[in-house]
Parts: sequence; structure tokens; C-alpha cells
Amino acid sequence: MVVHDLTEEEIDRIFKALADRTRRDIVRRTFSAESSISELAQHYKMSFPAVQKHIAVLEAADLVTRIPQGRERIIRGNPATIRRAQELLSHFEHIWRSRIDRLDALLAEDEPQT
Amino acid sequence: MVVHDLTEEEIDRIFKALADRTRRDIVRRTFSAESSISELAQHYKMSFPAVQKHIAVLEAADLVTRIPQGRERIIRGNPATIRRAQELLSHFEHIWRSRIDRLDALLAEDEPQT
DNA sequence: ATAATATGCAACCAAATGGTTGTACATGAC
DNA sequence: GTCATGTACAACCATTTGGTTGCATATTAT
Repeated sequence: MVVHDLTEEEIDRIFKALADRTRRDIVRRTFSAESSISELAQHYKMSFPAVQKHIAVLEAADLVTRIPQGRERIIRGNPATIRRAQELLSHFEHIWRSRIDRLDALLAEDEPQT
Repeated sequence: MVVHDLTEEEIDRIFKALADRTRRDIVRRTFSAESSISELAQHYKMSFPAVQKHIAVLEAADLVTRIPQGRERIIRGNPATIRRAQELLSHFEHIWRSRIDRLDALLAEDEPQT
């Protein structure tokens, strides 16, 4: 059931992409509704090319897909990649839990019966 | 039940911290067993201060804690922060799901009965 | 006391990041 | 055809990032 067939480089790209407030906001918007780049750009104080660059970062991380539609590029969020990221984080939790289990086992060894 | 009382700056720090291979590896190791900085540093080709800096980044994101113990600093992973990050990601999924629900509702409206 | 170990921290450097402006091109509207 | 809109992309700039070396300090071991 472990699916994270991602390279370390891909993981880098996903977390780097999510490590920016504007990009997280773009992800939120594109998850809630598809929008063109200029529609998205209206919501931020920065220039249009700046927003374009953020979208390029998100696309490189496969968090978002750019779909040509006439002269527009429709941006759609990709929930599968978010799922992958969640799996990565839950992997850390598994490690933690197995550590706790090992510590519990050690304690049980020290006190055969109380 | 929504707990993510994190500022955007804190979220930035968490994802930026996780966006580096060495730092993810340090998190894995400190989740599986506490180690000193020099123990951790032995596993990487880079210099000791470089590893120190990575740990400082992780500590600023509250992903690990530095516990002074004699002349050593024991590094312990903090699973609560990983949990927060997971909650943030699952928030995206919720947005996605409610979007799908809205689309389904629209379709149902278009076809009152089939 | 001296030596070895573990850490802290400053100064420096190259590369990446996040922004800008300017220009070019494709598509849709009139 | 002309004009407006939407996007692409290059060049530039300041700041951040991820690494280095060198030196100082604290703690443990002999």
C-alpha cells in the first residue's frame, strides 16, 4: 500500500512549491475552481509574470496542470500530488510510532512483572 | 476540529524545512532515535556547520527540538508539527471534495430525472 | 592542568528564488 | 484588418539559501 514512488527531486519540488504563501493560495483557488492565469493574477499585488512564474513552479511539482483553451491557459489543481505529500508525512509518523513501540518493548523487558 | 492555528510564516518555515533532502533525512533519523548533532553529521558528506545549519532550520520550523545534555545537544523529532502539516494538506483535499460535490449538484440540476 | 570532544558562530561565496520591466506572439472581438 | 486580451519569455536585480573555513567556548577525559 506504500505508493510514494517519488524521487527525492520530485519531493523537493513539491515541498518547495508549497513553501510559498502565494503558491499555496493559488493551489487553494485551483482546487476550488479552475481559473485562467490572468484571473488568478488579479488576486495578487504582484505583476502578471510573477504569478506566471509561481504557476510554473506549481506545474513543475505536478501540483497543478495548465490546460490550453483558446488564448487562455486554464489552471487545474491536481489532488493526487497532494495525496502523495500526505503519504510522505504519514511515513514520518509511522517511523515515530515504531520507535515508541520499541521503547515500550524495552520498558516491558526491564519490568517482567510489576 | 480544525486546529491549524499556524501563521502563514510558520507554514512557510515547515514546508521550506521539508523541502531539502538532507533535512528530511535528519527528521527521519530523529524520529526513529534521538541523536547528538555530531552523530547526525557523520551520515552526510557536508561539513559539521552545514549540518548544524540544517538543524537550526528544522528547529525554527519546530520540527525538531535541541535538548542540551552535557556538552552535547540531543535532537529529538517533533511529531506534532508533522501532524499540523498533514492537516494543512488534508485541507486542500477538503476544498477539492467540496468542489466535486458542487459539480455533482450542478449535474443533478441539469438532469432532474434520467 | 591539559587535551580531546561537541557545539556555536561569524564571514564569506555561488547558486537559487522571487520579484521587476520590456518585448513578442497568438487568439478573440469589432 | 485592427485592436484588445492572454500568454510567453528574456534580462535584470535584491535577497535567501546552502555550502565553506576559521576561530571561540564549554564540557568531559586523562
